[in-house]
Amino acid sequence: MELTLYNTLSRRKEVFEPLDPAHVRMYVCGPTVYDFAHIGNARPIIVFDVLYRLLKHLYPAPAHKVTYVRNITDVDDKINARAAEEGISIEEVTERTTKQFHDDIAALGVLEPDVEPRATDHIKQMIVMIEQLIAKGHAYEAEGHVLFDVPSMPDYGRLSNRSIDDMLAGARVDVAPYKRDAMDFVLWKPSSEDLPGWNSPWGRGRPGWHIECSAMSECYLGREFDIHGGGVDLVFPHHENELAQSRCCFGTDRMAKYWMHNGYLQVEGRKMSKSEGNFKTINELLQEWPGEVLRLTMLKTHYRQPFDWTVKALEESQKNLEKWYDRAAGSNHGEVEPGVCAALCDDLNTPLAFSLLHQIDDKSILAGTLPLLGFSLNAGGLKVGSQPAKNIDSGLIEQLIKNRIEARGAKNWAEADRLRDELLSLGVEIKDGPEGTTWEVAR
RNA sequence: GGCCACGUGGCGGAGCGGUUACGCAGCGGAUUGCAAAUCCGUGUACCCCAGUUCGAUUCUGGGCGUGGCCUCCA
Repeated sequence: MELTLYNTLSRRKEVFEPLDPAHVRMYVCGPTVYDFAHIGNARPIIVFDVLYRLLKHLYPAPAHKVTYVRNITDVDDKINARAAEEGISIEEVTERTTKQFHDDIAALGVLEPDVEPRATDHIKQMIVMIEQLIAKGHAYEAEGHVLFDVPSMPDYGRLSNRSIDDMLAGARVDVAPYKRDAMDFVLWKPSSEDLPGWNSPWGRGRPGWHIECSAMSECYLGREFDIHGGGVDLVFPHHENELAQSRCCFGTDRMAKYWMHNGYLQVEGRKMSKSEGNFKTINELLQEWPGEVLRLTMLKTHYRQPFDWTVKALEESQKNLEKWYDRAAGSNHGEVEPGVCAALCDDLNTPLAFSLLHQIDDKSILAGTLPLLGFSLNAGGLKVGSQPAKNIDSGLIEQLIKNRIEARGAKNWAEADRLRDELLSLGVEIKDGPEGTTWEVAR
């Protein structure tokens, strides 16, 4: 089946043709580990997880190999600030946040990438790259900094589709005096004693933001690879600069063949921000909702489309999932529904894929297709076990249900209804199905 | 100011130059001691104005509106 992907570089959909069909390579920008990941951070994680699953499906082992690299940025001034603020070490901040991140996204049904490199483990590779950029005349040292010389790259700005003139016209930031050109950006900067630093030809310092991805992608995927992904906000400056560094350093015409960017999301109609009070972390949402519900909500809108994160959407997702899980329960995994695969192959059209899921009559095909989208049935689905316990005593619940069944058997409707109300007051909703009474946490 | 994306039924959200998207809600019915759940049925929408066309929600131009980026924010 032919895979089509929207390429930011060409601003159109293109047929995906891997540089090496035997080895498909993808790099996605991961988190800067200084705070809980929020749902905006979760979007690329989930979107590219779907792409990873799809690529593995389309390029199956052993004839093919798919390598997915997603980095951890563990050197950053925000991390330094957080550590100082809390009076703890930088390592403590990054270790704690990384672990939290892993726990959170695992609950979203996200597969681990093949490689998850950390910036601090690749300082040496970054220094080598910077040296080469200087040697090739694409970078220069100034006052302890090393800067990328933007005018030295004729087609700088191609990815983000902007000319240097445009960028200067819109510049809102003071230009550091040591820059030769206002557009030049930092590859290396000096560190004071209280900041993390590494020895380099330019003194003790730390890397700029962009160089880590250039160094790590080359390290694990090579100088040119297939897909580079992230949020739209990364198109400029981050990806533009990564691309500039890598191409100028290696003398290549491209860094990645396909550049993919997911859209932004809003929360209840407003931009998500701490000051708006609508800042939602993954962790927080997981206290209230099963991870699969968050995942489905995220994928109900096409990844390039902006969308609004609402409680209503979460409720709808939960209903959809309950339906699918109930329908597929107990069935063995069949084939993947071709229509769903085709929808995903059309630039990851997940909304269309889900609409097709509703049409599947065959239980085993449904059970076989759900995992392609990252929904597994063997975890017990959305049943009570997967819900965070809200101080619910399941023993007591079972007993009350038992009592109610007895009352109903005796046609004592008053008592049966009283027990139902009592359960509801405990936050439990019951459903009388053909195979007996089940219960779930009420919302 | 520059660049970009988007504007579809009550809500969410695909898609296509002419045929039912789909889901949620609602409504009607079945079932049920009642309720929930479940099952069946039910919905002719596409921001505005021009243009192209036999025909546009779908293409082109303009307008209006919303959101994003313009140096470290996914």
